[in-house]
Amino acid sequence: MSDSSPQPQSLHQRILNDIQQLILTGAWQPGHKIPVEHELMKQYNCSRMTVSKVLTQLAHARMIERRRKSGSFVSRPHSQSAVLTIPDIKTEVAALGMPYSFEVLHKVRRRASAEERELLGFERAVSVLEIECRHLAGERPFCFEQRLINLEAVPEAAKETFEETAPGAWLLQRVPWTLAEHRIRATGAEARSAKLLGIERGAAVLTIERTTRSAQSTAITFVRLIYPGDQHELVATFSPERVGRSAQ
Amino acid sequence: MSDSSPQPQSLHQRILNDIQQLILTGAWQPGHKIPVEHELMKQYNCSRMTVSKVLTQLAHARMIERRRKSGSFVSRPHSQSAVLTIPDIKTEVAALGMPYSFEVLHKVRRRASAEERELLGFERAVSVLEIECRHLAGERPFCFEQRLINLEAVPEAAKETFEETAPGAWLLQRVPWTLAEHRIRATGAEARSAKLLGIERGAAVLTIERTTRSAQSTAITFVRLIYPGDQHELVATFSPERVGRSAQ
DNA sequence: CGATTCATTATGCCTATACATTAACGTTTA
DNA sequence: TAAACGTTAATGTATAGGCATAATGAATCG
Repeated sequence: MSDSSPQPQSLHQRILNDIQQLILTGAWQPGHKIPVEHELMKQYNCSRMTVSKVLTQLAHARMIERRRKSGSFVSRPHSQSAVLTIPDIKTEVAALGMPYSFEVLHKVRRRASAEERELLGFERAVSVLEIECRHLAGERPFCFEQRLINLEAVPEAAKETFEETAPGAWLLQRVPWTLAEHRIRATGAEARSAKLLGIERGAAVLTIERTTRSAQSTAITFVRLIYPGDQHELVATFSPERVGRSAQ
Repeated sequence: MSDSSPQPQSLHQRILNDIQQLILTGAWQPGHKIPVEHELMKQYNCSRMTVSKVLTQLAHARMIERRRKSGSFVSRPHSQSAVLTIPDIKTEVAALGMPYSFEVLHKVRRRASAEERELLGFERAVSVLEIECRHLAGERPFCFEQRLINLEAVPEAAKETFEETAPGAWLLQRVPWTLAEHRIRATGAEARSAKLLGIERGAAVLTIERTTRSAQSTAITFVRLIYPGDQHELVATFSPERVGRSAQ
């Protein structure tokens, strides 16, 4: 699992890895001054552009800070951060080695209520599609999904039955590049979700709420995913975001 | 709040933003072929290095894929992903505008049990420091922290009282650059945490477990943070990670 | 007719150079 | 002594070109 790339790839990568290593291992503590470009140039016997590119990348990744005339310095880590991937539910179930299925419980087209407009970040009236789904891993309820789709943004959704493809996956195909905001909470299950998930009322559930916007910041969809608490686990990895991604 | 940078900054940024926009808005769908470097060169009346740099950055951010001879293509989004920042608890409380405090409830040095060695990813016997803390926002319990520190990795921890600085912050100062793995769950509070958080047994709590490793992948610490479920909310942002960060 | 070779094309990576911008520092001047 | 000024070391941005590599298609040869 540990970086077992045989050829040390490009000069770029080598310099970048070297410096990154020094920082990650703590050999260069926060505040440490990184050799100036001309020194690195001599050290690696390369041109300035090359080292500059490397340092720029590191700066983008916020591992170093660059100050004109003074030089570059190892920056102080901002706080604990992680890259959290919330996969498609189908993928998630598949990863457990269980057969996946889902059912649409409810589907209505209507005007958004005041509260819903708030969630979607709208002032005006909008027409939305409300969908409720249940996702199953084998026979077992895996997740309860409550979704609102902004029909102004995705009018085709009105005609879709969502029998083949679940709303989430369908939307991802249709509007591939989106910005999203997530809120993750633990709550006690209220009556409806408890029943649908086959758990007791008040049992702990993990709730993930996501508002998805297109780049122009029009809200596309709002979704609330409710997972039985003790069954499900969100896994996130990494603190310092990887800069050079060599082997996938 | 929306990007109100007056001068369109560098040529770099402009090209990058242009292309990014086209992808994010969906004008260029996944699979779309991006103009070859020579075309972009002509289009922006600049040198090849400049466009190459831009495309390289986009490739790093995984928004495009580059194939020799074939050209560059808009890549398919992998799945929903987000950048989740789990801040320092002190910062978190401060953000709520509440006075922060914490207390050390328990602190023992001992050998790690088999189960704990598992958590830390150790085969051999190791000596650990076990600490339990309670974090408060005002008078209200905010978070219950259970922590193990690997004393082989951070021997100084044995002498530390953790009265000034909470263990999390203390460690971050000491071993600044780390990799971490997070697991997030919703569970019912068991007796001890319920009592300490002033909630009922079985009430929903948000549990975040984190194993922190240094770059050489030696485990530094394992921590379990338990938050009262309905009070606390984890917020995560962004799907496509931002490439160009202009205004800090 | 099929296999090999070869040129073309487009990316990947690097060098060398240039000028712009900034900020720290030292020197001069009021 | 302090403000004003110039110098210079560092980064920031860009140009122009080079060789390497991989895929594709066309030309050539057995």
